[in-house]
Amino acid sequence: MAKRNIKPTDSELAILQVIWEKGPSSVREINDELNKLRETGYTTTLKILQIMTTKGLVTRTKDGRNHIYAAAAEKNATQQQLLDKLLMGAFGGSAKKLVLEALGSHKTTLEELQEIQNYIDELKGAGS
Amino acid sequence: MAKRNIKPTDSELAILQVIWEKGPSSVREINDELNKLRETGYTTTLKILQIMTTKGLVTRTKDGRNHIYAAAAEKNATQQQLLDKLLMGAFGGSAKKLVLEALGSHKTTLEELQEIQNYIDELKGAGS
DNA sequence: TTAATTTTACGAAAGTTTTCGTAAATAAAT
DNA sequence: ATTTATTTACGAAAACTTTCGTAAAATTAA
Repeated sequence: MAKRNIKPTDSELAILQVIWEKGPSSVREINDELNKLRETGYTTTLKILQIMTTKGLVTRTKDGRNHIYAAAAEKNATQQQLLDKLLMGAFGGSAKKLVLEALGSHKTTLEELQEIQNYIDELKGAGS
Repeated sequence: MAKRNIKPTDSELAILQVIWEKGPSSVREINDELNKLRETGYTTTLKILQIMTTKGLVTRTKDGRNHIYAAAAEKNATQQQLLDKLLMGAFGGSAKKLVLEALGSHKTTLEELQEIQNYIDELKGAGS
């Protein structure tokens, strides 16, 4: 397994989110999507994608004259890494504290709360 | 309520963690603590604390020739802000997904899992 | 083919963060 | 009092991130 170090910057993460959502995409598609949230120059997006390519955060293939960019790492792996960083960096490593804070201040539906409890039930069963 | 924007950098966050753990501290104390994890120059730590002071992340008082630095914002408020950022930046705003990932890959004890469930019970009661 | 359009490549400026060297101020030690 | 050690102040370099202008390459339209 490649123990690559995934550490996207904020801009890189915004791009990754688009790719996670839309699947492999061209610069144009990604940039259009980013512009729904915040004005971003086309070459700015392109440049960041080029940097991400050299960092190994994305891969690209040619489609005509376009480059199609795909995420190099699993979405989950990236989320996990960022979560770990926050966990260690701000919550002293306690997942419980993080979870309580996350649930405490964000509107989570009853259904979702139930799903979380179900999942914890599984964990409790497996862990014993 | 002060709607201040708290956005510590990684280095600043490392310092905040020391202060949260040890309480208000001198540069020497903070720097010694940081050096347990990673070599950090004394003036580097000092400089960052000075910047944090101008940003309003910490306050300082004099104690002899020393400055004693304290966190300006509640630990919880800072954690919350960082959590929000991660939630929106990498989890598409879904607290459930974040919580499931957090619990799934981090060793959380049965007691803690139970506490989380109890807390969710409270939330379910209050929310209905 | 020629012109217009779109895309990629790339350098560099602007902004931010991190690191460190040096000097001045303060206190302690001799 | 003089020296030594510690602390603060501050500027600037180094590293990293973000933005953008311009040119070259590739494709499409006329």
